[in-house]
Amino acid sequence: MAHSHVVPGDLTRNQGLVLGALNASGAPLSAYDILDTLRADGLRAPLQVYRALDKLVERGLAHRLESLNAFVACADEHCHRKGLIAFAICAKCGKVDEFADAVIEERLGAWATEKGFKVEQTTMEIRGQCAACLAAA
Amino acid sequence: MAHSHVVPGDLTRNQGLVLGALNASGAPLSAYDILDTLRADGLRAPLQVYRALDKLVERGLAHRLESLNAFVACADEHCHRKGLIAFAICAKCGKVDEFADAVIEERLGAWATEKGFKVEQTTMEIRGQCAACLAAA
DNA sequence: GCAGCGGTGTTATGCTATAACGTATTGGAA
DNA sequence: TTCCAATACGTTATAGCATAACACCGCTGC
Repeated sequence: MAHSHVVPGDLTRNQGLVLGALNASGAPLSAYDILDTLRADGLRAPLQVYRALDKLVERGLAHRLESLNAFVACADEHCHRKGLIAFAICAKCGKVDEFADAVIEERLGAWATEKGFKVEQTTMEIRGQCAACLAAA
Repeated sequence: MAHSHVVPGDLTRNQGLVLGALNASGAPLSAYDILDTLRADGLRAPLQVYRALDKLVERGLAHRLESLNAFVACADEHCHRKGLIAFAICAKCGKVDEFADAVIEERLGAWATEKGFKVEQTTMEIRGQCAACLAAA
């Protein structure tokens, strides 16, 4: 196995740098965190980071965590992930666990159909403590 | 029927004002929106609003919408609402529909149990278009 | 009284995100 | 090949969201 984080070859320089920073971090990073880690690579302004993040999120290579105003790399190497994704965020160690649940997705779909609501995007984030941190405490 | 929005009597002045502003608005308001509507009542600083919001959210009288950085009054008059609450937010008109789903809650609980994750808070927000706006388009 | 607590008011500051402008690079289509 | 359009880039300035730190007030309970 080559490398645990393979970055698609068709990314621009800035997009590659930002995705690299996210992959290198085990936990979510704010845009400004990313900027700080990439100053050595020549990035200077928030907008450079935000623009790269926009594209990465658009392509599903990264996710935005609304409850943290931060970003993580997609956990799925080749982004096979379809549909609704949920995130469990540990308040202690910051680790994020990404998962999908077909039943939840179906329930939301049913609600939307019943109400005539056209879903464009779904955010699902759980805050709490992960097993490791609970064990350590 | 007396009034569609009854405010608990044990709120402080600022808390009452803020909750009143939220109730008066059909849509979510940012803390700064609230501040602007309450300048006539003597409020001057963001912190006055944020402190009131903290208490209101703590008591379940208001909710924070993470994906909007904004707040809404709780839709349930007497806050009987238990457990997980989901929000459907119309991107066109801004209206928010608040609902609960026991099945989803149970699925999340099952996931958490399986992973040994201790849930402290859950955020669930759907963005899209409501039936009324779809019909109007 | 007065100590403790929660709420308040104020100033200053920090973090998150985008507007507006111009330049550079890239990839077709004529 | 040359031109055009689309996309990315770089920079400065500014807007929008949130909290730190400190002082004061008013109440309750001892």
